[in-house]
This record gives sequence, structure tokens and C-alpha cells, in this order.
Amino acid sequence: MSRVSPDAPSASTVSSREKILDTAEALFARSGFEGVGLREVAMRSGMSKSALFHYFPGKADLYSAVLDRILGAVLEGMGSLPERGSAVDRLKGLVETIVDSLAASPTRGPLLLRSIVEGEVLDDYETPEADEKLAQLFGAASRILTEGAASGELRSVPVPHALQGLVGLLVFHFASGHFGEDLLGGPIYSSAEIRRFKEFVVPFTLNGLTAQKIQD
Amino acid sequence: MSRVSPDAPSASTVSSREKILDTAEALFARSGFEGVGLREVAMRSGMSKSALFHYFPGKADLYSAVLDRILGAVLEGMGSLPERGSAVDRLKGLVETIVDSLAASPTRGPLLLRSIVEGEVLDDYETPEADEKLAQLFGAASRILTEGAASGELRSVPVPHALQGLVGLLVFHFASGHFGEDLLGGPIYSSAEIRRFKEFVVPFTLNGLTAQKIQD
DNA sequence: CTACCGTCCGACCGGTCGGTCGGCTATATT
DNA sequence: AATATAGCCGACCGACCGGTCGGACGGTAG
Repeated sequence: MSRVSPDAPSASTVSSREKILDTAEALFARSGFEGVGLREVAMRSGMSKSALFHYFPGKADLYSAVLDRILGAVLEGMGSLPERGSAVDRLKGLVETIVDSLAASPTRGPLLLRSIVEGEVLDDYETPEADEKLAQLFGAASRILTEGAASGELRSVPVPHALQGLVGLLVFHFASGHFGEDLLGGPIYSSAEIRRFKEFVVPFTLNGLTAQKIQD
Repeated sequence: MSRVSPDAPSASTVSSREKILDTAEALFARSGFEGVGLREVAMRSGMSKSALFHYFPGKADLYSAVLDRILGAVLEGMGSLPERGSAVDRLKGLVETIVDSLAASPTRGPLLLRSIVEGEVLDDYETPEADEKLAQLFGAASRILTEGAASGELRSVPVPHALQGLVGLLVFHFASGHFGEDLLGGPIYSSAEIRRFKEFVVPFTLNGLTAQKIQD
């Protein structure tokens, strides 16, 4: 037994499994959990539905795997963020990094937002892995907010509300689909639009969270 | 012929139709368009599925009617807002009014957000009535932003981005379900939480959009 | 050569989907 | 009394759902 990993799969397994994940990510992002049929996932992955069940025990597990992969990608992007320094700078870096992660693939925002909104009826895909990643993500963000408030750099706002506001601002923008494109008058995932969005959302967030007096 | 309206329905018609709308609104908000079966809507409305088709030609029409009713309610709440005065005050009034409208029923936020996210695959329920109401809503909001920017009261931000940010901030909060309740540590639709949310989101929005200099 | 195992398939299962159809009943009109 | 109409129902349709099952195929190890 010379295998390094106890479950190292063959090359074709890897490609098939990843192909399924890619396909499922795109479809789940577009149509949601209930709106996607495993037949379509399998067909677009170039295999039969039975083969799909060879890699994932069921639809919910497939969804979980997709969600977990996205959370991992977002978290990975946050890995290089500095842990110390000006809270404003760190907050700016956090927002820009999350925007970059969401902008990297047009499926991430929609899928994340759907997973939240659809979470009411589907607690199935709440895996420990995803929970852990989510906790890390929010932990890093809330650390910036609390430390910034302690140093007086940021306004003292309720951290949970600020976190939820950030999610709403950032994730929704990339999940708004036709609605957003109608409003903005063009594609959301063009590099120009991503730049414009950053130019709006970074100052908006910083202005909203920094300690400033309204001159009246 | 003493009827005032040419299609004035009987009392039972009104109650049945409204019962269907109420039931459908709750179910669509929880499970989305694809996740709701007309059998369940009919059963919970106290009638057979066939009777449901007597009132609505199809599932998409039912969804459209639900959506239109919600947009009408939000728009109605905005009717008493002043058209003149300080842009900051008007913006504050707008945000608080929208929050009140969304907080009035726990189905409105989820349904609105879902209708946006699911809009990719379902352009069916884009009725002229809903489009008109949406245009009025955004028109009122964008008027505040442009006039405020012209008078120097507000920062000069791209209006579409600001509108989309507002939608993300406000609608997402009330549509975040279990996710939001876990984050906030309690129910979203309690009067205490609604007050806390206002206390966060109003200054956050005003600080984000008013013209202030970051002292550095 | 044989036995095994990962990969994949077609056929099938019970069940649910949105939607249709013909007909029943009660009320209102003529 | 006869007719029309609104409101409602049970039965049914073809399509699709997630999931199961037995087996085919090919590479690899003994």
C-alpha cells in the first residue's frame, strides 16, 4: 500500500467529481436547490444520473459540497489579510477581498444568498465544515469591528447588525441578477462594474462605520 | 343592474381569493416559487386545487398577484412621505418607512428578495403593474439622492449603486431568516429588534451617504 | 487466467408536479 | 319554473422528481 492518502482517487474520479461540482454550482446558483434536477446536473456533467450518485449520496450532500467549496474559496482569499494595523485599513481590505472573491465567479454570490434565504426549509446542508468556515469568516470581520470601536477608529455599532449589513450589501449586489443589471444598466460581473461597485461600497461602508460627527 | 363595479365579486369570492393570496404569500416566502406546490396552497386555503384555478389561471399568475400586493403595500406606506425638505430628513423618513413596511409582515422581505434572486429563471411574473410600482418606488428614492447631491447635503454617489445598496441592506435583513436570527441572537420581527435595526441602519445609511470628510 | 474494484449505465420505482375536464350545487335572473 | 352563472370538487393526464438496482466495462493485482 503505497498510497499517501487513504482515499486518493484516480484522475478520472477527480475530474468527474469536480465536473459535477462545477455543473451543480452553476445550476444551483441559477435555479436554487428545489429548481435543479439531478438529471440535468448529470447530463451537463457528461454522465448518467446513476453515476452522480456514485460520487454523492444525495442531492443535499451535493449542495453541501458546492456550498462548502465556495465558503472555502472566500475564506482562502481572506487568508492573506493583515491581523494588525489601522482598523479602517483592515476593514477596507476585508471589503475589497470579499468583493474580489464574489466577483471571481458569477455563481458565488447567488448561491450564497440563496443558501441563506432557502435555509428556512433546508437545514440539511448545514455541515460542520461550512459552519466552521462561516464562523472563521465572521470572526475575522467582527474582530476588526470590535477592535476598531475599542480604539475609537470606528463608531460603536452593534457588531451583529454591522455584519449582517455587510452581507446584505456585498452578497446581494452580486446575487441581484437581472434586477441589478436593470438597475445598474449593465452587466454586474464586468471588470468596469466591479471597479465602480468597489468605488461605491468601500467609502459607503467606511463612512457608515467610522466615527464622524454630522455637522449640523 | 345595481352593481357599482362591473366585476364586483361576491363576498365568498373575495374571502376565498384573499385566503389564497395570504396562504400563497406565506408559502412562497418560505419555500420560493419552485418549492411550493399548488396542492398545499389549495389545502391550506381550505379548498381543492381545482378551485384555485378558478381564481388564478396558473401558478405564475398567483405568484405575480402576491408580489404585486406586497409592492403595493410598500408603496402605500411611502405615500405619506414629504416631497420637499431636507434631503437627510427625507432619506431618513424613506428608510424608516421601508423598514416599517417590511417589518409589518414576516413574509414581505423574504418574498421580495426571493423574487429578485429567482428572477433569473422566472421572468414570467414580471407584470406591468409590478414594474410600474417598482419604478415609482425607485423614482422616489432616486429623487431624494439626486436632489440631496445637488444641494450638497448628500455625497455625490452613483444613484443606482446606492439604490441597490439600500435594497441589499433593508430587504436582506428581513429575509435572512435563521441565518440572521443566529447572527443577531434573537427573532428578527420582534419590536425590540426592529427598533435596534433602525437604530443601526439609519445612522449607517446617513453616515454613508452624507458629505463628510474623513479626518486623517 | 481469474478475481476484484472503480466507474458508469439503463431501466425502473413510488410519488409529486402543474394543469385539464366534466360535473355538482346553490344562488340569482328572467 | 327554467336558465344562467359562480364556486367548487374528484378524477385524471403527461412530465418530472429523487433515489435504487443489477449489471456492463476496463484496468489492475494475485
